[in-house]
Amino acid sequence: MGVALRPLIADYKESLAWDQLGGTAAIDAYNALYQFLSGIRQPDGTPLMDDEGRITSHLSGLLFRTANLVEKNITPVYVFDGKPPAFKEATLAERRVIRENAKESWERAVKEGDEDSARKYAMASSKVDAFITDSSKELLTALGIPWIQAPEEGEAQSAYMAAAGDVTYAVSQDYDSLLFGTPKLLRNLTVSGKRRLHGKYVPVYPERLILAEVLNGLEMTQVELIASALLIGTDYNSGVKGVGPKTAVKLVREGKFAERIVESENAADPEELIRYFLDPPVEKNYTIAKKAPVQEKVFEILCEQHGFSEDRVSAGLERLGAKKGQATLDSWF
DNA sequence: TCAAGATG
DNA sequence: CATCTTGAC
Repeated sequence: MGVALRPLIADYKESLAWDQLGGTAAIDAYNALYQFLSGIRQPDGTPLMDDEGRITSHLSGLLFRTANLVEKNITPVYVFDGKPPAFKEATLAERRVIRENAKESWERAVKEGDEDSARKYAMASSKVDAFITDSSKELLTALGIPWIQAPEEGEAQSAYMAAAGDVTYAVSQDYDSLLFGTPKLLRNLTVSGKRRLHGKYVPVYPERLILAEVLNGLEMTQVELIASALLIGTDYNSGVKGVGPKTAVKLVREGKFAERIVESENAADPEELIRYFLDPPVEKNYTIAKKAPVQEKVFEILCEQHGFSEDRVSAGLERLGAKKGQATLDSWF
């Protein structure tokens, strides 16, 4: 989600240059992996695959994006989702339906030779499944990049770590971590700096949101921001019909939250949802330590198992700070 | 030097 | 999404 919240915080977005962003960044792994899976595809929508038909789009994306971040003095920590809270079920079910329909539409578009539609539907059929997350964790470990398993929502975990001062930012295209109280949120942390929008390429810059500025600007407390989001609709509730960002803020200011939120379809009591945003389950015992890449392991995973070219992998490793000439695949033979 | 296109 | 090659300027 996050889209619903967008108009509320639009005024507080700040475009930044890469050299202003150094620090440690808790990256929403689900969000990043979904981007790789949906974006790294051939024109007809087929994802990158090894010769056994296993998807490798996410591994390519992880290697190169991570290399870029490290080069720009940003230490990434990937945060993986755990078990979703029960009240997210309706949203997850809805996503499943959209995904399955998209898969059918993709197959139809391929048959009809409509490449543009094929790619669009292929993107929407992307699924971050156990293979995707397991293989990502394995690669990150080999790359020496820290990752953390959240007990429930990754966004909640990132927000906790940012609030605790253990990371500088939470990174996600979604805005949820603001509801979970992350002090700083980064978006658009891609390197290409360009994104396709209605067929044209438009420049994109890293974007920073500071929660305190949002709250000051809206003259709201954290609870009031959460209340506004609940009126608009979140992953955990449907929102109130006819209530958008403007009305939501107005209602909250007028003290009409409790009165109106009953019109929203909630799987949980609104008070319970507010408590969840304020104090979600998080892992508090973690260490964030970037290590040197284990080069042999990286080559084993990417080149031997998944058919990546050795040149590309070496280039990526070098940018990750691996020493050249140190045990590479060649030295094994 | 840079954008388009092919490739992973 | 990201890189590498190519070709126009």
